[in-house]
Amino acid sequence: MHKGNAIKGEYMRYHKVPDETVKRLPLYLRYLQSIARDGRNNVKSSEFADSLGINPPQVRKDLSFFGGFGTPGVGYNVKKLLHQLRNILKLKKTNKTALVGAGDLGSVFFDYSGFSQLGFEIVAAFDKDPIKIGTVKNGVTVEDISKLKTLKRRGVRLAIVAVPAGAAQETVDRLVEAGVVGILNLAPSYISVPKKIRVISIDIALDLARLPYYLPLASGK
Amino acid sequence: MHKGNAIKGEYMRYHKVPDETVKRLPLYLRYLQSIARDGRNNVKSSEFADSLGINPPQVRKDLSFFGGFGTPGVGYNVKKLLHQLRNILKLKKTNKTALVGAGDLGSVFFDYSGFSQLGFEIVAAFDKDPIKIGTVKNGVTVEDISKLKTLKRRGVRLAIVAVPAGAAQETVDRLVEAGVVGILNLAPSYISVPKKIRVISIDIALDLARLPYYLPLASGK
DNA sequence: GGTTGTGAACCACTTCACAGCC
DNA sequence: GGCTGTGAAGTGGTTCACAACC
Repeated sequence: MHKGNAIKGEYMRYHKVPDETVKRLPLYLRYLQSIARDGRNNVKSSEFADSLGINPPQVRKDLSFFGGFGTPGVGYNVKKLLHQLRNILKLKKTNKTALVGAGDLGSVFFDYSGFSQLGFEIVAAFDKDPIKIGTVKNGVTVEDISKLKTLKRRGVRLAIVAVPAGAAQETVDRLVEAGVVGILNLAPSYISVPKKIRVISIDIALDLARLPYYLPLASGK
Repeated sequence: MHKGNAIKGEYMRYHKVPDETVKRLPLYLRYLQSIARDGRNNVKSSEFADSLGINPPQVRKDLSFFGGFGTPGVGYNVKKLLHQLRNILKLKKTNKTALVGAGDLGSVFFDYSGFSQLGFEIVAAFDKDPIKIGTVKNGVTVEDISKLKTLKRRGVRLAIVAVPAGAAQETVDRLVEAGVVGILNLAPSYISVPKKIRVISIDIALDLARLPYYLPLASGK
């Protein structure tokens, strides 16, 4: 029991799954979707590896955390693995997602094929700017931020935060209060949340900022 | 010699600096900028830690890779550390950056304060859509993608790629040919480049996709 | 007393090598 | 023969504990 073996849905989870493995699963899923569209039925770890820049044993180990999905000497069945990955990642049914902040950056996500392909749908949007409130984008009406509290009733448990840095912590606090349990934060600020809540932050400027470090010194000039 | 000790600019680099440390340096820099605006002169590792969600020894170890910037019993001098970090990260002079893909996502970056605060400036933009070519955003004229090759002459060595997934590899190949050595890739695709070139990829849908994995199963209903 | 800087211990993840299976 | 699954070895990064210093 304390070893962590357990049946979860249709797959087994042995011990603890490394976070890094979880990061790669969506990558595998997307690759499978693309080769499924090409009509492929079977795939081996070395193909994942070549296409995604990962080592073959890494792919096999990642998948084996959830049970043996492959066939020795053959590879993995594309349809079956797709099904399993969507199951593991809880992407089987559409994940209703709220968007907070309908500015330049936030608006990108109203109609973002990367999201819909993986089963996410923006079903609500909020902003505090009166000019934006009431406008409709891709079928979603921008609401006043005070309406956040309706999210629980509407069954929305995920949110994307695209507000200015100064408003991020407050926004997240309100989302948590509204029953949101998973947050994708695009604001450049550290967010503190209760243990039960999961925050994934993307900080574009921060990633850009470490690029020069690796570069050779500018030549001549 | 083989131990890697070397004088680099004004700071020393002992052995190899972990990639994870380099990722945190811009975080430290941004925090320093914010407390410098508040007029603070001194800061200790535990303050970084509290504000950024990092352990104090981690902060000290990160900084110590580049030499002793602090004073035992006192902390770090804000101005001096700011200077050192900007130096280490090669952010002393403005980094001229090209933007490829002037669609919804790319356009966000024409006037992105997160970039300018850290010393980046978008000085050129490219797209293949004839309708966008010739338009001016924030003082930058969108050029045809065939003009990429002028970047070397213009002294641009960094680029942000915000094109559709299918066009990403080709775009990057052309950028490399044009002398760009550091790339921030926002397209959801694996990019292969020569060893000398540095690519940092941000894949927003991929990050969103692992959020449901961590969530408790939906209650009731 | 307070805080830095750092070797050493610890931990997590990756890679390897090969047994097992088709 | 070919490819998966996995214990074991290797690697990289974090945390600890404390000596050194102000």
